[in-house]
Formats: sequence, C-alpha cells, structure tokens
Amino acid sequence: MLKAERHKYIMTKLVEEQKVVTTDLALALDLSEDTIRRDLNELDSKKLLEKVYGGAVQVTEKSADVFNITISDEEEKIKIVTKALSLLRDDQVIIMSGGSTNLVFAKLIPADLKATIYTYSLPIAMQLSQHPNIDLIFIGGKMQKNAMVTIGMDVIQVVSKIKADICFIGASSINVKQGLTEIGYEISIVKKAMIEASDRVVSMFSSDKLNTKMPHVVCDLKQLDTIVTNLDPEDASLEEYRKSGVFIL
Amino acid sequence: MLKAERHKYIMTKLVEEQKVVTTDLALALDLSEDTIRRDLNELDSKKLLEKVYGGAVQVTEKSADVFNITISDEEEKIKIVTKALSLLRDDQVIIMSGGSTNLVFAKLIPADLKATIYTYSLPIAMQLSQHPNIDLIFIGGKMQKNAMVTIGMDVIQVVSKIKADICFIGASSINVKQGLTEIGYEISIVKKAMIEASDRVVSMFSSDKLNTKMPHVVCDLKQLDTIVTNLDPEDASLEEYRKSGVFIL
DNA sequence: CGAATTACTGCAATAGTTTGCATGTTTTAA
DNA sequence: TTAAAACATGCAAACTATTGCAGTAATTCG
Repeated sequence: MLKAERHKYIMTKLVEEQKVVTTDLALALDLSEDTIRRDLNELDSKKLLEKVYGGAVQVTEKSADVFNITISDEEEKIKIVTKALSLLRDDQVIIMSGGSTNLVFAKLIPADLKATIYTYSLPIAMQLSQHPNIDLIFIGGKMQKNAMVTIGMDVIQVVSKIKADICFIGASSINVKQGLTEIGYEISIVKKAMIEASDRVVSMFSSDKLNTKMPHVVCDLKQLDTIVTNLDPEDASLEEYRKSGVFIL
Repeated sequence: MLKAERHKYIMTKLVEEQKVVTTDLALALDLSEDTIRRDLNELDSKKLLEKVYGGAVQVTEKSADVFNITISDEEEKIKIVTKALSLLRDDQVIIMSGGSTNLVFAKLIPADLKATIYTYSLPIAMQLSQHPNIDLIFIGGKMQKNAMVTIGMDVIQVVSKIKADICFIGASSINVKQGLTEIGYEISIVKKAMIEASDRVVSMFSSDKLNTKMPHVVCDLKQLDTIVTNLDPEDASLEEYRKSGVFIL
C-alpha cells in the first residue's frame, strides 16, 4: 500500500469520524503504529489534521476575523520580552519592526513610559495607539498583505531620516556566520535602514531561530548590540554568539 | 476517547449550557473526576474557560483588548454601506477616511474587486490587508490615539499628491448651511485634502448626523458628489439636501 | 545495467503522557 | 463550627511517542 493511499484513507476516516486513533489505524491498515504516527505527523505538518496524543483530530478553523490575532507560544514570548523591558527609558526615540514577538513587547510596555515610537507594523501601531504616554508615528507605504507591515521605498525614506536611540528588530533567522537574515528582500532592506538609524540595535527571538538562515542578509552579528532570547544568557547554545561580542539578555 | 476529543466535548457543552460541572462530566464521559479537573485546569490555562469551584464557566469577554473593535449599530451601518458598494469599479484609485461606517464598508468590499486604496486609518488598513486583490497604501504620520488614524502635515503631503477616482469620507456632522464639519481641526484639514485629491466625493453617514454642526468646516455641500444614508433617498428630511444638487443614494 | 542514493518501514530502547487512586488540604454552606 | 464536597499532589501502571538503527524497496544517474 502506497503512502499516499494511506494518507487518503486516514483523511477520509478523519472526516467520517472527526478523529482517528493511532492503534486503530495500525490495526486496520496492518502496519506498525510507528508508521501511522509518522503519517500523522506528516499530515499535521501539512496542516491537514492536528496530531494529538493517541491519534489526530480535525483542524479547527480559527475565525476569519482580521482583528483576531493569535500569537503562537505567547507565554514563551512574554518571558523573552519581559527581559527586554529593562532596556526602555523615558524620552527615548524607538523604532520597532513587525513580528509577533514585538507585538507582545508592545503590549507589555509600561503605561507610564514616555517615549516616541516609530513603527511600520499595523498590529503594533494598533496596540500602542492606546498607550497614554507614547508619541506614535506610523511609517506609511505600500502594505505587505499577510505580514501587515508597510514596505518599499516610502518606508526606507522615512526610516533613513530618523535618529533613534534604540530599535527593536524581529528576527526570522540568525546564525553566527551570516548574522540576521530574512526571507523577503523588501523586509531585509527596511531592517537595514532601521539599524542604520539607531544608536542601539536589539533583536528579540526564541531559540528556535538560532542557527538558521534565510536568503536575504540584514546585518552582521556585530551590528547587533543586544539579543534577547528565551534561554539563559549563559546557555551553552549561545556560546558562539557570546564570543562575537553581542550582549545577551 | 482522546483527550483532545474530551476537550472539544467540554467546550461544546460549555457553550451550550454556559457552565460545566465536574461531577456531571465525569459521569457523562465515564472518567474520574480527577481527570476532568485536570482537563478543566488545562483549558483554563489556555484561557478557553474559567475554572471555578465545582466546575467551569465561560470566559468573560475581555473589553480591554485593543483589537476588539465594537461597532455601534452595525446592522444600520451595513444597510448604508451596502448601497455604496454599487459605486465601486475595478481599477479605481480610492481614498478612504477613518470611522466605523467606513470600516464596515471595508469589510463588505467584494473579494474580487481590483483596486488601489489609500487610507490613514489603522482599523481599515487591517481590514483591507487581507483583501486578495487590493493594492493597499497606508498614509503614515503621527497617530491620533483614540481614533486610530494618522494626522498632520505628513498625511496632507501624501494625500495632496494622490489623484484618486473616488473618496469615501466619514462625517461627524452635516447640515445644509455649513456643509460637512468636524470636531477636530487636524481631521478637517486632512479631509479637505482628500476632497481636493478626488474626482468624486462620497460621504456615508446615518441620519442622526443630519442637521448638526461641529467647529471645523471640511467642505460645502456642493463639493460632495454623493451622500449615502440609512434613509430612503426620497425621504422628507433629505429635501433640502436634494435641492442643493448632491446625489443621494 | 548496476552502483549509489534516497525513501520507507519495523524494531528496540528510551522518554514522555495520561489516568486513577491514595493521601491530605481547602472550600463551601448549613 | 463542622461535615461533605471539591481540590491538589505524588505515585504507579498503562499507554503513547521519539529516536537511532537496520533491512528492504524504489529511484537516480553515470
């Protein structure tokens, strides 16, 4: 029996019964449970079903409401950004890129902080727009749909005229050799401009971004002043990053 | 029975009956109360319900969420904007101001409409950012907090360079003598610029805005091409507006 | 063709999860 | 205040997952 065949069988069964059980499938298809589990994991990664302990269930379609932003691993991200809150001072000029980690950060910025914040991310601007003491400037331009950020020359032009004390920059990928890299060219050049415009560059990301790479280089590790992760700063996996001289929070 | 299955059952039951009782669930699902309690605690930590002594209740709506925008009289506004949908054509360049009526309008723009839309309202940009065929340009600048729109010279500068086919402009107040008026000076000048930039000016509002005034004049009634209200175009209270020559939808 | 590479499957050892029960504590309500 | 009900915690048994490995099948490429 072909793997594709099995997958079809599993999906059919799933629709019929709202769930599938690993052991039942192994029995029905006369295969080891290991194989079934591998199938289920594969289908899960394709988002065709949701693997759960003991089997799999149908994917629950989350509401199509644009304003209902779900943040994955929010708990983890809260831990990361909480550390970064110590970098904030009154009267700073701040630039923030997009990304869900930065969004969580925006949520947790203390209500009494007085600062000027530039951003080109719609969700972050929405979040900060309710902050009583922050002067918020949105950097306009053409919207990149899914990411809900503006991109392009308009953004670069505005950013390059800013003189910021600090910028908080999301990371798609980071590694010791290439530094910060991005999947999209446009985002990478906007981030370059942000870094140019800021005295201090901070990047926050979870450890699964470590030692990965994307096509477009943003900057060297050296150009980052501080990185903030969910790991302990002394963690072994940060060893090489420590050596490069970047401050780890 | 899979744990994930149970959780779905519990959540369904919770929606149906507004509450669940530990002992009842244990009986219904033929499991120990301990297991049910663990389930409820788990769902609680995911914020899907609130665990209470003896069972669990639905989570109370959190209103402090910036992204949870409530639109008053949404039904009424849907009626208004639905009429205005007929003004849309493929390949138009459109400017939209802020306001909840325009937000409802944005929601109802057909998915197959190809157009370029400029806006300076965060919620409207969020809404339109998911639209597959719209080129969206956000007009940046300093954010006005509560309204979630950008204002000021940056906005004026961009708007004055646009050549738009049509603009959809919210209204705070309108009357036959002064025309369109606004409570804030900054908003009024942005709207003036929008009108300048557009071949055709459309204003949508509910009838309670009729015959009211605010301090800052936006434009004459004559400068509006079309107004869209919840009233029948032939309604008596629109008599004087009809006379002024504006088209009423 | 045939050697090398790649993909698939089952097994075994290890690791992690779930569940009910026993125990002791906390909460509720008469 | 007190007794019953609900709860939290630790534990053991059963169950489920992951990982590396080895054997086999399928595919690729010279």
